[in-house]
Amino acid sequence: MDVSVKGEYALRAVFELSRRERPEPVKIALIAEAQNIPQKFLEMILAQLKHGGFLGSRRGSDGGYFLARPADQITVGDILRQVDGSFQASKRPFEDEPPDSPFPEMWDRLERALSCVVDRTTFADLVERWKQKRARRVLNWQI
Amino acid sequence: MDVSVKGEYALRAVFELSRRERPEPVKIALIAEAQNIPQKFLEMILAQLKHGGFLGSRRGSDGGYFLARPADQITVGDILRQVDGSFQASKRPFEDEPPDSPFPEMWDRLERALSCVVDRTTFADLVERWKQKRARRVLNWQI
DNA sequence: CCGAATGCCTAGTAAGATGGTGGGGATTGC
DNA sequence: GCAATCCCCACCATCTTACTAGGCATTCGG
Repeated sequence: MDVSVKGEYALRAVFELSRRERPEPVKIALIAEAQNIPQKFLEMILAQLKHGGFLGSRRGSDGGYFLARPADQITVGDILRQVDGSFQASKRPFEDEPPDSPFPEMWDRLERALSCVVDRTTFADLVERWKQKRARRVLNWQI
Repeated sequence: MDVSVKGEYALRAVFELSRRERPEPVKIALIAEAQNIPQKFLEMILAQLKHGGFLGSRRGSDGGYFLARPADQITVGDILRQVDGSFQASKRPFEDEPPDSPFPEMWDRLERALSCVVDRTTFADLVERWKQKRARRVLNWQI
């Protein structure tokens, strides 16, 4: 019941792309360094995110990756589902269960609770929070 | 991001014990059959739950397992944490992250959302729901 | 058109988790 | 004592995770 390292890498990578307002392609190597992710592993992850339609890319020198749509239209849930597979609490329906089992209902509630967080948090939100935190820190630092 | 089969087995086993109002020990074999769980695997799981303090047992013929405390004082979260390990969304703190990262806050919210479901659902609740469902089904069947 | 820089693709892989199984010993009730 | 049951330890096959390697394909600057 936890997000894989791969999932975290994917989130950090998309965050890194969202953070840069310029829509110029960012090289894998840069993202890997900025977010401290093994480069070859990141390559795989970005390819997956591209296939999912969340990122675009350009090859050749001066190539790189960029968001395929605005950061406020990509959610954390989108990314996690793409790289970690489903976000379901339990396979549904669980075949060998009796008809009155109280569990399916609970899995539903669990899933809705998860969804309330991950499907409502966009990368624009994350960037916003990040800017606020940074602003506060700089302020404290100046005092 | 899903509950393991072992976790589901554990929940079903504790539910089976909660469902029987009589506090007599229930044999592994019975639980295994009632909930369709491989018996030897269930043995391991029950031992784990006993070590966690959720179940008690008696050996010898007429032995078996029973709840170590009332069903309304055991939550789904207790059981899942015992057999599946932690319920954290992300290892915390994630060392190599910058200080303004917006993610830790999100993991917190995720965890609270999960907790709202699993730590507030007791096995007494599950039994209650099960009884209601069964009652409704019998009613419909009679019409 | 050349070559360097980049993304793209296919494999492979070591370590650990998952989902079990088997055999035998320790207790208990009769 | 004997049968039934829990208890414990070891083993195992398969899958997943977190990477790594190597080379091909594309793009751009000159």
